[in-house]
Amino acid sequence: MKKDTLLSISEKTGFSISTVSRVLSGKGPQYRICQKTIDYITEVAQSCNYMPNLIAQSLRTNKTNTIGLTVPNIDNPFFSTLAAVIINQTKRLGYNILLTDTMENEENEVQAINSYVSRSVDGIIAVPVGSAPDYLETVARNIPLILIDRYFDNTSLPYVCTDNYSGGYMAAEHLVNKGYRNLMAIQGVPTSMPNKERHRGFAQAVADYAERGVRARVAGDSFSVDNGYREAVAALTSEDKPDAIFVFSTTILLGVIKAAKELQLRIPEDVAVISFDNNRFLDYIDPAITRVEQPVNTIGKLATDNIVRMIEKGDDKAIITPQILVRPALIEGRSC
Amino acid sequence: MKKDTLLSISEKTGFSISTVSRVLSGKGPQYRICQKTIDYITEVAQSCNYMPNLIAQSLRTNKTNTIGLTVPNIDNPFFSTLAAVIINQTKRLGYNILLTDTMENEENEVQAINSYVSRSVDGIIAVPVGSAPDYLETVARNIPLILIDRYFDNTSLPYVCTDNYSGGYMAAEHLVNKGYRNLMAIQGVPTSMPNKERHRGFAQAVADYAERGVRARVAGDSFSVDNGYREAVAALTSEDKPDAIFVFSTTILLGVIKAAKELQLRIPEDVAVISFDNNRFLDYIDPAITRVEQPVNTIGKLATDNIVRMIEKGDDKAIITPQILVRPALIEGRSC
DNA sequence: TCCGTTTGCGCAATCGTTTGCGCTTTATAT
DNA sequence: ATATAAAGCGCAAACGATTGCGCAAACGGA
Repeated sequence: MKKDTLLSISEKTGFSISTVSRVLSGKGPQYRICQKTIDYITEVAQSCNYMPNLIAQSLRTNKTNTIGLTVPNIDNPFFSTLAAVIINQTKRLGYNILLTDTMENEENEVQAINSYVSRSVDGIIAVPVGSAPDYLETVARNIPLILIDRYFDNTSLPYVCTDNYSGGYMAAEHLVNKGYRNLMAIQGVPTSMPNKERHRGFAQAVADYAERGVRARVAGDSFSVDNGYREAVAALTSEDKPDAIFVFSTTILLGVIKAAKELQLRIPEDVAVISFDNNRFLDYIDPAITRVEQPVNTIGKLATDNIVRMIEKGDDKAIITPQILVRPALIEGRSC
Repeated sequence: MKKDTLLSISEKTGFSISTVSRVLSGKGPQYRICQKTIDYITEVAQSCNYMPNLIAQSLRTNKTNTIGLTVPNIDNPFFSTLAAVIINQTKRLGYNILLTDTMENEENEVQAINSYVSRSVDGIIAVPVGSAPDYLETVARNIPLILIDRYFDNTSLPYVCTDNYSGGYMAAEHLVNKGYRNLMAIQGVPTSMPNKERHRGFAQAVADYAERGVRARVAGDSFSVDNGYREAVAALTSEDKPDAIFVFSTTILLGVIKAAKELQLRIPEDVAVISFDNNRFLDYIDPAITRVEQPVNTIGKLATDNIVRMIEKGDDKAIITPQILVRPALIEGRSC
């Protein structure tokens, strides 16, 4: 039971490979192949369940209908949701996804993208894990590439990211409006772009409201439960206990919650908490957590739509390099 | 800046395409190509950053180093974790993953797998969403295929799944041991294999402990928050209020929690709860939820190891069709 | 000197498609 | 009737890599 090919069908029907190819790829009319022939070939092909060999097709046309996607950690709900959106959206547009988990490791990223290049993917969507855009820039010269979630500010690489600055600002502002004055932020990896922006937004808000007596401190160094726990314990047992904490991720949040429980502090009575990233579970923690939600759906949709546009534009001089920031939204729980 | 090919390198070095190919694929010594030539060609190739065109390679060798993976809903933490394990494990073994989200839709599944076949993937790992194995069986005749999470009991398709029967049994037994007698199970889709097995295990345990006065009811029909909520409200406000509830998924659990909160019932004092599937957040819900954890890592690892073994065995007569059930584990919280 | 081996490498077919070009045959115009 | 155009299809060259087979040169032994 060998697989059928254009050749086998051409033998079965008596027409040449070319004709069969044209008919089966829908170009029959375009090449003025008569309807009878078209119908006949189509029927034979269907009856033997012909499926074109996409590998051969790709080799010839240099189009794979495949998009490479790299994420730093697919096990993180934020990225798995993002991946889900992208996978579904690209499928709708006729593309398959090659997915790699780079595990926040730049070497893995380079490997993955090299493999994508070798496989002639039509485009690449990446959450970059490195700090320098050089490598990605050379790749982007040959293949449509779009960054998501993180970007480099010294390049023209296209990206779609959350406006983390606004997110940080909104969080601080919300706390201020709720009456808190002695704020604290527990951050993740300080060098990462989203972290820097959240920090910047937070600091700006604090500065803007300084006249109302708002002050703040910032601590922490990783997006982990443990980091949240350690910093929370330290701050909450210090002389100058903060009355509200802004955590930069859900993992950090969990650490803070653990700390508060251990210290017998109640949220929000003893200390308010506002988090970053959305998650269904946050509504079921007691109290439901107020958080700044990243617009995952929008990011995924914009990224895929744009990459596909870039792919299908071809070599047009008018290169599109969208650089998009999407504003996050505040979801109120009862933790402030 | 065109991409280098064997041809371009053969021109640069003056050697034939064949020689270049053999050298660059490491078969130089095997073909008795002299060391000087090998070194020279290698150096030239490196200097111009040659990367083989995997498409052409695949067409010729009929090997893509790609594995197709389908999951019903990548946004579900269980599946995203599973996918993460598989992605990382296959990468380690030299394979890339083509990922599709079938959205619990059989038509999508067929489409995805057809696309995998067209793309000549080396193997397929699938969480089947349909009820009949026929289609998958025909595919499996040509391509190594392994099922995960769900299986069909009337076929010889290889699979790696949680022993859901044991999981159901363990849950009921745990409740009994904690002293509960009037049990309730809220199930998901009754026709799905994991659901059936959990149900069967649960019922068996109840029967086994009937002499101790254990009795139980089963309700529900979908793996959704809403289903959990509805059934919990109905049962908890009924004459015969259950004293312990076994939910078949985390989503159902959330519905139950919502119901309990609304009815002002305390967990576990007023009603105990035990859930299925693990999730970091379950430790941060109040109280931490006792649950039966599916061995995601083991499943992912076994599935990839086996699919790779099947792939690399080739056409050996000794066809391997492992059918593996992995026992889940109980994680105790404070909800019982 | 002649022949058999070994060494070192190239020829050309092949994988399954796509597509520019051109070859027939039939229809239309003059 | 002849020229021209259109309709209907096939030839063969790509795409880039792999590989069975075989050729030539060098070497050794008799």
